[in-house]
Amino acid sequence: MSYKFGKLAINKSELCLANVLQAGQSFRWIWDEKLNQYSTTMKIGQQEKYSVVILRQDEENEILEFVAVGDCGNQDALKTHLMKYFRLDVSLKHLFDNVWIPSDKAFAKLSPQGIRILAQEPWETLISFICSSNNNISRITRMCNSLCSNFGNLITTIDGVAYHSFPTSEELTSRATEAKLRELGFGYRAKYIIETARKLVNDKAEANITSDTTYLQSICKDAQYEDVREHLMSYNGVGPKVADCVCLMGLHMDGIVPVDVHVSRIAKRDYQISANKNHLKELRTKYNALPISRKKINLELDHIRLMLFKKWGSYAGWAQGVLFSKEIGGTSGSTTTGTIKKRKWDMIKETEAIVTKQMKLKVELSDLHIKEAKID
DNA sequence: CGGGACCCTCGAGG
DNA sequence: ACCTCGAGGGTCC
Repeated sequence: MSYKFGKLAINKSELCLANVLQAGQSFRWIWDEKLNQYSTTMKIGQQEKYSVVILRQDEENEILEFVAVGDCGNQDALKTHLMKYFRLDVSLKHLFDNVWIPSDKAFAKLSPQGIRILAQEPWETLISFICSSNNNISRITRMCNSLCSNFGNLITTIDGVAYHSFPTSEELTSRATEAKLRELGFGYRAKYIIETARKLVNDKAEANITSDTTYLQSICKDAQYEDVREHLMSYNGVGPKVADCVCLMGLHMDGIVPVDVHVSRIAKRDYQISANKNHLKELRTKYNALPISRKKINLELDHIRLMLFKKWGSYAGWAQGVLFSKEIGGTSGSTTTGTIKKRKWDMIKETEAIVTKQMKLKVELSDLHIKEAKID
């Protein structure tokens, strides 16, 4: 079967599918080695129904090709959707040249390699990163796909591969149980997933909102980052790290750096960031003044997050993705045969050789930027 | 406030 | 070829 692909001109240095779709941000893209293309199911635009989307990158001509299977009509809608999903309003070149290189020498010897932060569906992001705790990428990938095949809806089957939707909170609540999830190998996260799904169903009902996406987006409205994180942390299995991942990749809070053990280590080693008593005291005061969280925010890690924001600016989360992707790489993504594919590091080198063309995109200065509390 | 326990897989090292 | 052991993008108690 052949499809009519839409096309989008985009430099490889601005977007490299291999570096973005298999780097541990998104866990549900399937890579077809033979056809050299990626596929997954996603909601397009404001629609609630899922479609199968196929992507491939013409590396020679630096063109992204895309198609939604079964969606003969509106290719423009998919194009618009992908522009948002890949955040093509943001120019990596601009960030490198005008923001990061001037403020951080580590960026001077790097060049844009098509690594960027995605704008993912927030509910799926929430569940995916609940699965990520104390876990490795290949297992997270399996778990995400398991949720879809066991509790999502069958969308269609292509070349023997069944594509399912990511289950909504209602679908998880009605179709899954903790015991069933444990059987499927979710371990202690089984409880977190069920309880989070249940709470979201209740929260939505209270807010009179039916869509998971819309609800999670709505918590950002008129809210500071701290409030959003606090709200996210009210779900079981969501601590500061997972909440920050949702903020960055699901709610486009570009300045948020999720601080994990790797980032913490590198921040100390390469940036000599460490919290002294005074820092900790001020942070304690700050959080004591906010509505009480039943969970603890690790003040030392929070200090690192703030210092990295200070260093890298309103796209600090992106800077972290660019800088650390090599350190925390590993394996991700599925293939059509179901085996895990090693990430192609040689692809990065290849990208490096490509001459960066001038981008006409400018950095979006959206009003959704987070207003971070400053440490004086 | 801090350290242990927590599910399960994989791969390095014996 | 087996086995064992610890880490793997944290969170809860």
